[in-house]
Amino acid sequence: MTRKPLAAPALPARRKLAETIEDHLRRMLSRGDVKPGERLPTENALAKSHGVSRAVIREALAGLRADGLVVARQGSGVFAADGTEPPKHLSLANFDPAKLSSIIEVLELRAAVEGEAAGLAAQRITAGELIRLRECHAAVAAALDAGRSAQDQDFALHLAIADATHNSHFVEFFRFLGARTIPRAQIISGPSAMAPTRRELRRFHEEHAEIVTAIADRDPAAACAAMQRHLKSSQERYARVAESTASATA
Amino acid sequence: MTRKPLAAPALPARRKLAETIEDHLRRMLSRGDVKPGERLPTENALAKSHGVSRAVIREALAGLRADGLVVARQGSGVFAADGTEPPKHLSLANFDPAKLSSIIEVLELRAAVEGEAAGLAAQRITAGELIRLRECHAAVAAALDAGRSAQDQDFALHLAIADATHNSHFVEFFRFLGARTIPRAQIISGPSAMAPTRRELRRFHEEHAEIVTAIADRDPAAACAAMQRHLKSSQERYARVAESTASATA
DNA sequence: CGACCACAAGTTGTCAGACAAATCAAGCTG
DNA sequence: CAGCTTGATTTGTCTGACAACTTGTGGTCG
Repeated sequence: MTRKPLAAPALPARRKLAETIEDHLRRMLSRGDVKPGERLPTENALAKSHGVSRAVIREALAGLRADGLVVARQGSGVFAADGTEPPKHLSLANFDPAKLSSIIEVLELRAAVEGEAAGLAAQRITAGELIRLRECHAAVAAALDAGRSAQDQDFALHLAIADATHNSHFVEFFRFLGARTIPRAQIISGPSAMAPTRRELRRFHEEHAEIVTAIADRDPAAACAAMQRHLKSSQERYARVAESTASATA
Repeated sequence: MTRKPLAAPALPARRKLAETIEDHLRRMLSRGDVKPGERLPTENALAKSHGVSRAVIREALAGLRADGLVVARQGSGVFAADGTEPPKHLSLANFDPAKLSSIIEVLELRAAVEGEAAGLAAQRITAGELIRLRECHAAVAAALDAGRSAQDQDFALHLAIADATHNSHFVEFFRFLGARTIPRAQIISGPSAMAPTRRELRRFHEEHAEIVTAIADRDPAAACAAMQRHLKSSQERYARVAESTASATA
């Protein structure tokens, strides 16, 4: 009867028709072939002109609609989205993880959000969450002592703080942004020159400790300040990397 | 008579079936009802259990697939995406613009981001941007004096501040979040009871003035504090609305 | 002439059924 | 046991149809 679920890798396989057409339409829109507010060809027309069934066209349009690029009005037609409508998703359009300046910019955003998050956490954290937070802190320390990368543990620590705000949007936001800065640390560094020194690691851990302590003390201002110092020092570290590579490649 | 235009802010028109089901599936996923890597029910099963045709199910799944929440493998099934991949877009999953508590939560996020933005703007704003900022401020005042809604002008003012950070991510972020709080002000208020009083409008304008002044003085701390006060007072206004409507409907 | 109304054509939304292509489990064969 | 076949299952695509809705047109009446 029902088969057991199976986790499996993904193979590109054959490109689905709907995806091909979705890409085509996407290009048409971004190229201004159909200007905002204008009506696209009807589904039947698109089906005939692309030589596929209407079902395929509808699926392609569903993809575009999910991205907010078009809006369909029953009885009227499908229209290219009016730029006035607020974006449904935040995508960080011009973010290039290979550019250090871009990472630094995102870190500025993170400092803003997480600083406030730390402050709110200091006001709202529960006893249980505080225990979890300390566990995360210990896990980071353990990973660093063992000489391993503490990326995952660091992520968990920051996430625990976001959790303690009791405002789910902070969690979502950090999941979105954190993934774009933390995991890159090693990748970017590339040459061994940028491996963090023991002194840096020590400072890293001390910064975390200050944050945790401030939250445990229910001191919002201190927590906010400590978190901002922490992320500011990350910014500076990236800035030094940028400087050194710039001079190296010059 | 006109049969369609009247009544029904409460009745969200006729929701498309696919959207309803897409939301339902989305909740199932975010609630961990189907864990990452696991297989969802088959399209036919979903169609039967929801009492709709397979076409509707496919369209709903197309939406989820566009968000990267699920992947479909021909001949095998539809699988919940591995949570390992960082989300490509930030979408504020559980945000309900009809719920005041939700708006207040978003305002907390805005306070975090825009407070810092105001601080950065105070450090980095150029002469030209400062002129533009003052124009926006004047425009808000003019609109309020004329008794008109100042939503657009308010939006432009905050956007000008985000611009002055010279960090495009702040702008993107505000475009994304601002649209979710400001424009709703009137809609939500509904009954005339919630129309802002003259005193509130005056305070609103004074708060703006403090922000602009602090930025012009290049005082980051003051700018940050002023902006946070401003958004905090918005939160409080919404909170009062929530309180009054709660007691009214009780 | 102008305003209003009924209607038809056009478009998206939904349904039903079918076949093709891919996958997977089980059985069969050597 | 290895390898192949086979059949059931599932997604991908096609076809045709009808329902719900929008819009413009023409007609009717004041």
